Amino acid sequence: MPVARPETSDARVIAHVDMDCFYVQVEQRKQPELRGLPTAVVQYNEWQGGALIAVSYEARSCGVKRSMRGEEATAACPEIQLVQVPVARGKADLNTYRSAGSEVVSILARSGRCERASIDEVYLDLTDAAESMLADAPPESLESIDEEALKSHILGMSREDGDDFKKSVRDWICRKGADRRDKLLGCGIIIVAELRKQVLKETEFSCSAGIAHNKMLAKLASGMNKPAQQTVVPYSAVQELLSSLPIKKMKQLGGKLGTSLQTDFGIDTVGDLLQFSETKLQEHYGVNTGTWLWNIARGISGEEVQGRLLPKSHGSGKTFPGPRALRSLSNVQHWLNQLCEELYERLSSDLEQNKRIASTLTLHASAFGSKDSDSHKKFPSKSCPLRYGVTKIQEDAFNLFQAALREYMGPFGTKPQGNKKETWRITGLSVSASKIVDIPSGTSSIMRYFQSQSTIPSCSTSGCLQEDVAVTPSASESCSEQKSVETQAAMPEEDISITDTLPDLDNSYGNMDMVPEKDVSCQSNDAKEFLTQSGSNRGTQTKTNGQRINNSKEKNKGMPSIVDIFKNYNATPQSQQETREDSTVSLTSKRANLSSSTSHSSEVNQEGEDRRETEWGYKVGEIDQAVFDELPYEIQREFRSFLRHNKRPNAGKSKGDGSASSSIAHYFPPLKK
DNA sequence: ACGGCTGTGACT
DNA sequence: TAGTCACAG
Repeated sequence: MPVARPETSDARVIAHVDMDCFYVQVEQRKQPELRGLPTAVVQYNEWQGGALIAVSYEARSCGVKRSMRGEEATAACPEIQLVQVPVARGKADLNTYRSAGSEVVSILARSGRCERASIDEVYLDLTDAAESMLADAPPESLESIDEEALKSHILGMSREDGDDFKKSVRDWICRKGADRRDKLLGCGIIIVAELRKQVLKETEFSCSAGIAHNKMLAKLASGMNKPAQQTVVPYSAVQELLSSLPIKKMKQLGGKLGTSLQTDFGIDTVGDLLQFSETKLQEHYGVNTGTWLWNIARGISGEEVQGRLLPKSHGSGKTFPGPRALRSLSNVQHWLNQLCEELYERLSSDLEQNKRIASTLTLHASAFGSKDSDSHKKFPSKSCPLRYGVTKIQEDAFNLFQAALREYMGPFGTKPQGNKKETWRITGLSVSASKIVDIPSGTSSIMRYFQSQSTIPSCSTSGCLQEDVAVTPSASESCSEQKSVETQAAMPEEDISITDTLPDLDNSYGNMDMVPEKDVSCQSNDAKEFLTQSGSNRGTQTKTNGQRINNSKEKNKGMPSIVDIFKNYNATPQSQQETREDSTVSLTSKRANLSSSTSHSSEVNQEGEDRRETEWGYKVGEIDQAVFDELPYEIQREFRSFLRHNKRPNAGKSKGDGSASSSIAHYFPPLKK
């Protein structure tokens, strides 16, 4: 639901920049011979030539439209060039477009607060820049005004042809008696023209822009003259613009709300909204939406440009329409694995490039029931703390899926026999990572990472599923071994939940004292203890060793995650720093303190400490390679350099028990990427 | 039961 | 908070 925001009293200068048929441009830059030709980007679908997701303006003028199939497009425009979107892991891969979008953002972000609104759209708050220009070098003081700026469309200005037109634009921008708001927009025109030229120069991409006093109007304007043009909405033109604007053209009104306004109120244009009192609108749509509607009818929108250059979440999904719907757990697992691989890849680059880490993993699925089951219950979404590592994410996602599936199926979801046909069919799967926070750069984060990894109950099963554990006993077992649903259902409730996790600590990590960094850089063989997870949980073939009874009752709820630590670090870097340097207490004893000081000082914690010191204690040189591999790249790198600078005179041999456990002190695989 | 794939934001 | 829904492109 749209929500009304108060508008600031001072006039702002807001721009909305919209890339022209962006995916097409990206492909045309890659294959310049396609430039100028009618071109469309299709998502490979094998069905009727795939679906068009971007169409060049040349192709549009032949009548090709988005949401045509490739075959239709070819029929409408035989000359059309169809380019397929890249495919990776059996699904569309939009990464090239994402990074092309980032190129643009990094240019646009130079001149003011910048909000990445989507892969190809950006809002800019140019108020400061415009005010500075007005103060220091107002348009009328310039000996010449940029040609691109002179091509702007100014709403409400009569438009004659040729040079007269440019002259009138110049006159408008420079006119003496103009209202301050208009003068600011005049500066905005020049700034945006400059920015668009810069984008073109540096990326070869053209874009269109709208310039106005708020986001809503800027967005509206950017679409009015495409491609490669810019449009300005002076305050004086707002009423007329809105009076004839079809209600559904307004952002947020393209869906049900807009339809409702049409059918329930007989409203066709935004201007028609003016007839209705705020109270009337509130009665029908609630206070927030009512006020919002009342405001937009008047061109009022106080939404601020968020200073955000990076996405707030990453997702990877795929649909399995109709006959392609997934019917078996192993098939679901296969696709989840693909999606999780992609997700992890993107999380890794986010970590490398932006030093950000995500903390929540969410699984979304959609399904339709088979003919007999008419329960229209929606397939529920599930989420859990996100653990870095492809395998971990894959396991967790699959566990989430199974939990959701059980809920979806209800108590009768499982059949007594290993019947081939399940009653469910999955038509869509997606995994996403959210709650992304910055982590500090520098080497200090590594210890915290290990600390957290060693103390977080790994989310698989018990951790992430919480009460669902009771619903899906031994979910993790089935995860690795692909047991059927039936098998799991046969398991008694409330019992053994396989887990390779460590016992729970509370989430009061802010107090957690670390071994001083120097101290930790225990080059010597004897070494301090270094806690990490047992490395045996790798790969889908892994046996679930490390089993233990899991008291599902007192676990998590506020379960800590790596992110809590980083958050805390960000919040109070100073004290954390000091704490670390002053601390001389050993890691284990500190941790014991911590755990006993937590609110639920339950048996679990007590039990846990024992385990930590026995099973889960590792020396630096004995960290499992597999575990190391799953650490965030950034952490791997830090750790590498940490070890490099603390060369151990004679690295010990790896503990003999097995292949899986080689010492990373000896083995440094090449960094990926 | 299709437009696929992503992403944001509000509500409860 | 987690989960759902609406919306956009």
